[in-house]
Amino acid sequence: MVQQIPKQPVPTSPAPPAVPTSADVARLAGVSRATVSYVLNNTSAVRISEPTRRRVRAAAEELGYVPHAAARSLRAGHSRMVLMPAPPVPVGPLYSRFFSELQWALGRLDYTVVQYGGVGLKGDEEARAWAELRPVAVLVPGTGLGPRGVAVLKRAGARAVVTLGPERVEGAHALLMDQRGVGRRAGEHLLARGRRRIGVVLPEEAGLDLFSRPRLQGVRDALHGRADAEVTELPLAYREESATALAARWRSLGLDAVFAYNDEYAMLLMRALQDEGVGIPDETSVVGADDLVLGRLLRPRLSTVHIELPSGQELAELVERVVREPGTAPETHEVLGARLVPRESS
Amino acid sequence: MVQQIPKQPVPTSPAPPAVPTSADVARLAGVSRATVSYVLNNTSAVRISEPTRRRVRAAAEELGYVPHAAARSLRAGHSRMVLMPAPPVPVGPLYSRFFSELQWALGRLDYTVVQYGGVGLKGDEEARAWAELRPVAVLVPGTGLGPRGVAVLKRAGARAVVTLGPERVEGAHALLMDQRGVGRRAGEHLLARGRRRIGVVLPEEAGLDLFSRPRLQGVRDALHGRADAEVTELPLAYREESATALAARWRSLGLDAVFAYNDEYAMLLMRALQDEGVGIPDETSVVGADDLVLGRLLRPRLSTVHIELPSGQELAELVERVVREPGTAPETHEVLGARLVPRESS
DNA sequence: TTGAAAGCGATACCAT
DNA sequence: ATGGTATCGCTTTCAA
Repeated sequence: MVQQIPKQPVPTSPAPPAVPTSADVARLAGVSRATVSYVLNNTSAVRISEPTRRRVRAAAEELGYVPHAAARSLRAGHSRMVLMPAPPVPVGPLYSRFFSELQWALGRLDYTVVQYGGVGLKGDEEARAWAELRPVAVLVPGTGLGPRGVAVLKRAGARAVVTLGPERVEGAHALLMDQRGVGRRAGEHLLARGRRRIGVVLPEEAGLDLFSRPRLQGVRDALHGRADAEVTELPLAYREESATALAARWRSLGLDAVFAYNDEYAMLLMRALQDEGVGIPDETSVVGADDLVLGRLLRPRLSTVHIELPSGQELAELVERVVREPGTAPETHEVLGARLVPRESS
Repeated sequence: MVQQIPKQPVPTSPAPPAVPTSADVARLAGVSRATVSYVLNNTSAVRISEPTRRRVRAAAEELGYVPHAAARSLRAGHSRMVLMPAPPVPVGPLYSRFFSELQWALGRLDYTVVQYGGVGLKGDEEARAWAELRPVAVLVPGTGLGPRGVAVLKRAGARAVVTLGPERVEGAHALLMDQRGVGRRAGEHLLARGRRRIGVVLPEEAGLDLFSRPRLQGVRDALHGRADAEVTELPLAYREESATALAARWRSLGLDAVFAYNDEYAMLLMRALQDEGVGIPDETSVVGADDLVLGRLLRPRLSTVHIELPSGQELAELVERVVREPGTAPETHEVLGARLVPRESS
């Protein structure tokens, strides 16, 4: 889609001042296009006289010449572009930091990261759109890429396809981020604390299901086989009123603990519960996730599940390795570390 | 940089299975490349028989053919790519939401947003790297793009260059986001509350100066001419210990108010102050910024400066307009609305 | 040391 | 209704 041609060519208003090409530079410098290329790329296999170099550089400077990346990669037959589709929903600070780090690390390896904002095409369509760009590697967060998509990308020359999500995809390398582990830690912890009737907050905001569902499942897993334990789903919007409403009917729910998806929802709910007079942790234990700095500020301090994402460095190295040796069998790495940080709210 | 050629060509390990081209499709379907192009693009100016269409589509399907965006745009002479350099530091939720919205809105207009992760090249170098991609529009957050950079981009065919930052840049359209306004609102408010010795929190985290400095200046502006008022700069890292340390020497600072850069720093500091026994707002008023949901949860509730970013929709429309009519004189829009939301902490 | 020319992949004009 | 072919901008043999 990127380089897509508009149905109606943009109305050429006054006079589109032509973009200078290497031919223009050659003309102005009085040399051939080949020479321009040699000089501007410092081609070592060819020796060009200093005066000529000067003339070429001067001409390029004067015209404001900038090479045309598409033409260049077309000729070269490959690029150093690492494509990373933008996640569909604005994600949290954890992911942002990871992404910045990754960008930096790949930059060091002379790759360029392009975050591509495809408006939700469906499944294979999306992969095709990415494939049009002929990236050398594709890093796909979340679900939505199937084996078919992977095949499309590989046929289009992608040497590395890496998914970052809950499950492996045939043919692709996987950085497995099992969100269930997050819920499981919370569930185990609450169980150990003697809690049996556990609420699990599910954000009503669209797009978060991708994370919240597995976390819920993790709690269920932790409680598996305990006939005396029970999980209750609690939809909650990220607004004060929503939390207040939930808190108002809290006692009727008969819960003795709640795992709140993440620290933000946990803080929201915990405050509402306190305003309602619900004792924490005596009456109800509260556990969040993500270990945000702000969670430490509540009283009682918020217990949380600390999440360890892979370092951007690691992922960058994986990409580099796979690009250099595309034969590599798809690797699967468990990269989401989840660890409970007990504080005072549970 | 994107399509840049590696110095050492990647070792062609076993046998890079060639990527299918439209010529391959043509061969398999027993037609010419022209016909393939007509069919696959549904060219209306040309009538192709249904049987032929089928054969072509089938061949394309079988080969897993995906068009090559670079070749296409090379031929076309333009693209629908809107380039947006990634901001150097992970920015907050406000910006993330704005960006998602923008992406969506531009997608609706059939543009594709590419967030480009250039590792900090300096000034004009950066603009050159962007120009290599020949984007139809460039949206530049922050500072770092000068008039020279704008010229480079325009010479490279960018029909719209829009800066999102504190000041205009010669030749570019500007969405002026004057962070000083944020500080000014806070300063005025605290002044009106009778406060005179005002602390301003400056995050120690790198890269935030871009926002924090102007906000500080805004507070200064608000106090301008008031000989009895005074501003004190308070460096603070986003860690509990840092806040605790600052709180420990709070009384020695002799301040009666603090504007804390944003709500997160405000919450951090406020909690530390409360733990230190500092009365809020009696002894010290606290004002944050960004109007985060969580700020409402503190007791006392956090006063804040609500920030109104432009809608992605608006910016998308500006881009569209300017692309269609590149002659347009650079427009400047004040887009950062700042409004004080008094709650209980001030 | 430099230049002429082929070719990367796709499109659109001009013939047929 | 199709096919041949020039062309976009750049790199890179091969010749001179």
